[in-house]
Amino acid sequence: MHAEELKGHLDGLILAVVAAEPAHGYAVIEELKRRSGGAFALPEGTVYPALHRLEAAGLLSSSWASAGGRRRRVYRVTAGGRRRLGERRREWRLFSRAVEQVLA
Amino acid sequence: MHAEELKGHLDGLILAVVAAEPAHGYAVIEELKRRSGGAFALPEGTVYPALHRLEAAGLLSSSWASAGGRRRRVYRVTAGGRRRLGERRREWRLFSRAVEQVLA
DNA sequence: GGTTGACGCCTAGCGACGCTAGGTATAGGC
DNA sequence: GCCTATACCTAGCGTCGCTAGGCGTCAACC
Repeated sequence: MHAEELKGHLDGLILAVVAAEPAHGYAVIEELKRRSGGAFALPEGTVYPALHRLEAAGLLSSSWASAGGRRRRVYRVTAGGRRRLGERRREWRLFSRAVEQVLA
Repeated sequence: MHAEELKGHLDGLILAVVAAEPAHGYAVIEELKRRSGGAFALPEGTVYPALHRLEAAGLLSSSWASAGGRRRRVYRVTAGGRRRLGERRREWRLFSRAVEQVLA
């Protein structure tokens, strides 16, 4: 999996994971790995800044929680985030169809 | 179509077009537009540097031709380019499947 | 008691690359 | 004469995933 392939698609992937269920950063990483069958084993340096970007853009909101003495920042999708996720899914379908038509 | 989405995928797309038939830069742009049903309407500033990158990497070779007083640089895929195209197609399948599993 | 590993967070700086915006030049139509 | 399509080029910008480092908690093992 080349790193460049992911560019521009990560936001949608994260929104999809958090939309399914509110999650903290580490859990997002694990869930991306799980859902993708191991294809997306993303380093923290990729996911944390992405989460911050999404929150700064108003697509996610976060709050601190505590679990077993460990602090976690739990993210939820906002209404705007849900809208954006819909757009992203549509865009993905258009993009992937276009790629397949060219690659075929 | 967000620009970032294309990153990391363009090389494969160009290799696919040129592998089907040797082509000059402008024709590659037109063919990408045609095959993708208009989804990939890429500016020259995107495609020309990509062609140069691919040639520098030994995946394409080029030669000058003339048609109606206009000079054209015609590109062909090398053996390495054809191998790389095969890898790219495989990678695309893995990547798109993974994205769909997460996005679902 | 020390070490290792999983958990859990953060960020400065790098590298890659698509795009903008500008340039050059020829051919044909109005 | 001017515009459009064809045909090429590139300096510089912005974005973003990643590297590489940092901080801290907890459980398990020796």
